[in-house]
Amino acid sequence: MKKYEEIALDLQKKINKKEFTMKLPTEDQLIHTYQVSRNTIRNAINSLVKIGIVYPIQGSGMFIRPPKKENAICLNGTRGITVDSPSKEISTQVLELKIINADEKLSQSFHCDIGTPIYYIERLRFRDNQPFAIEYTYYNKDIIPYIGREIAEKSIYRYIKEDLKLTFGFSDKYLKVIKLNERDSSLLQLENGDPGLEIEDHVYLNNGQIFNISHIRYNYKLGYFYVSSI
Amino acid sequence: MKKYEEIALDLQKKINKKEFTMKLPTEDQLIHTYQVSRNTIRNAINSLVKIGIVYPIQGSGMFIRPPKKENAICLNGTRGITVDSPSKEISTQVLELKIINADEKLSQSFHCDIGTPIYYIERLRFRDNQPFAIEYTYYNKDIIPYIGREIAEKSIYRYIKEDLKLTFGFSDKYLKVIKLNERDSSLLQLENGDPGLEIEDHVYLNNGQIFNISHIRYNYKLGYFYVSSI
DNA sequence: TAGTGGTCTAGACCACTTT
DNA sequence: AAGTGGTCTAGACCACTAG
Repeated sequence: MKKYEEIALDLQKKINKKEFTMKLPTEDQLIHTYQVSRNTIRNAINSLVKIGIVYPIQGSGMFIRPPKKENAICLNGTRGITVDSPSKEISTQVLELKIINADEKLSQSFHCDIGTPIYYIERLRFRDNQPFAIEYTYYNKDIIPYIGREIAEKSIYRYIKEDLKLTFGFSDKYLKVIKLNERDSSLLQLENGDPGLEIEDHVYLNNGQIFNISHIRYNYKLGYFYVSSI
Repeated sequence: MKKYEEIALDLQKKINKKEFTMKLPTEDQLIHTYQVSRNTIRNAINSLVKIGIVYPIQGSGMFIRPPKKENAICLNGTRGITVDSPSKEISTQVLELKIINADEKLSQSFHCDIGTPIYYIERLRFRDNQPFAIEYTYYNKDIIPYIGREIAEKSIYRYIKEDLKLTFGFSDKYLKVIKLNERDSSLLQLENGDPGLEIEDHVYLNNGQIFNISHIRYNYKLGYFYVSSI
């Protein structure tokens, strides 16, 4: 692991253990503690600023931000639901898993040729046994060569990162409120016509390839979301 | 203005004018063009990465991301609606503007004493003459000493930045889907019980002071939102 | 192998806050 | 005046991509 990553992780641990009150140590102190250059310290701190856990005040210090509200799903970052709800039990029911060929619309979205094989997956996701969200997901099979039910029932993202050793780059998320159709509302155990939040997510690898497009419709009674901005 | 800010602005202009295709020039080329150090170039590029308009591929270059969908309101950043809809006409009707004293709940949210004077403002906002969102907003009067109707009818954010010369730092946004009450739905020209997206926004200055808390309820037919993640 | 971005070091001076 | 983060320079070596 890189020096600045290790330092960032270590600082994060110490923040969680409340070893610092209010502020981080000064840059000079951290330089001395970790025996690295100032640039490396600033790089480490910067990654904490990015994820919204500290903020800088010039001339005064790096201040620790109050912890976020529980159970709010963080929309910054390209992680799945699982990591956002550590205290909740997430389970998944796979409704559909098949390989289709990209039509014109999909081929445009994926920047691929028409006919490219694409995994199409529908999953119903539960949080503490309550139906939480329904996912309609596409994966480019040229990039993710295999997804089986045994994987889709767990975490597809974990599989892609840890088993396929691919690295996520960035994502674009588009949000809107919709009225659920009959099927979705019944799956989410809601009334027909009840609202839902639909998030359309375009996820890219760190080489700029788009590998995943998903439409997720959240149960409006359970979905609570968080965005940290700078 | 700082060197890296000027370079970032210049690059952004050139991207918009399509002077670059696919990639930015290499760091070495930019060092030569702008006659600054590599660190300054990287700092400039970094600010473009942050706002999601380029992405890096190590060993290959800095690639330009495709433009975002039109009319999507960007939730990254602490800007108002106005800047997100340059081609749309935004107008505002002030429904309420008064000074109240912080009760216990408000004093906790604002980290201020009970009784601190707080501006309370209700505004109905229109986009191209369609009722677009209703805002319930609080401003700490100790930080924003004056807000009049003439300001609230325009852009309060512009006033704070340009007239008061305050600098925004960061914000926390919490999102959920609600069913609108009778008053809100009628103001937004929707049916009673129709859904809305509620965004609770906590906005901080660059010195870490929280000066604004708002609850904005968007017309579900018009609200379309965007989050760029890394 | 050459090109390009990523990490790291060492040091100078500036801007802002605190005492 | 002292402390602390922000900007900027100069240079070295590493990691990854592409021809």
